[in-house]
Amino acid sequence: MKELFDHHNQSVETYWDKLEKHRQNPIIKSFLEIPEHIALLIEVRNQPTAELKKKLDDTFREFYFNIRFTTYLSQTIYFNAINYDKKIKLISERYQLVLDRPLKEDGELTFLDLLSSSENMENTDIFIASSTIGDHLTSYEIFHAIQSLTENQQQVLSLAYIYGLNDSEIACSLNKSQQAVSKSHTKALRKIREIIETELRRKGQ
DNA sequence: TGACGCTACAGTCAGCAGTG
DNA sequence: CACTGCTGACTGTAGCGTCA
Repeated sequence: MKELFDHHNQSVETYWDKLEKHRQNPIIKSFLEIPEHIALLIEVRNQPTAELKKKLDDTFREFYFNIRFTTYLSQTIYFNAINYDKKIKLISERYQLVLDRPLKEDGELTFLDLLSSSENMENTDIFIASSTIGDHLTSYEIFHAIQSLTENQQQVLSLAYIYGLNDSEIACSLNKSQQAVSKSHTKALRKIREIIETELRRKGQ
């Protein structure tokens, strides 16, 4: 961005030609899709003071950070999903589910027995819910952020991202309203984002 | 130790947007 | 048009610190 303003004496045509070249860059392109950014850019071109240049650079830095952060988050979620899938495949291949095998070595109760009666479905729910979202993360930053959430928020995230339940299904299983689940979900994600942003800024210093 | 204020969390209600 | 999901506004509650 800075090199666009290094030559104050260039003609307007040259300037726009140069800008056109940079506009092919996807990041610059998306940056310039926002009217405020265009206005700021023109302002700097017309009045290239150090203060305005700094303002433009700061705006661009913030914009670039947000893009990188969004990319980082989506990639982390994507790779975690792949790793989780690999892990599940590995486990399912290694420990195949045999419904009529005893749950404990010395016991006679089988998984099939748990499934066979409706009153035992509660036990099955507990069995399934014992797996939390923290068990499926390979990113320390996200794990750390999730540890700071309330139990309820962790539970909502686990049900949403591990078991793929929607808000209504989570609400039903936690005996809460759908809106309450949605709220907890949104709040949990916002909190994770804030914690990771703070952590990244701290590391960046 | 009780009253008070602040903060965070969790809940409901109402309304909006997207979809089939 | 009904259904689903999300969100803003508002309210209640619990926990914590401060102060008389």
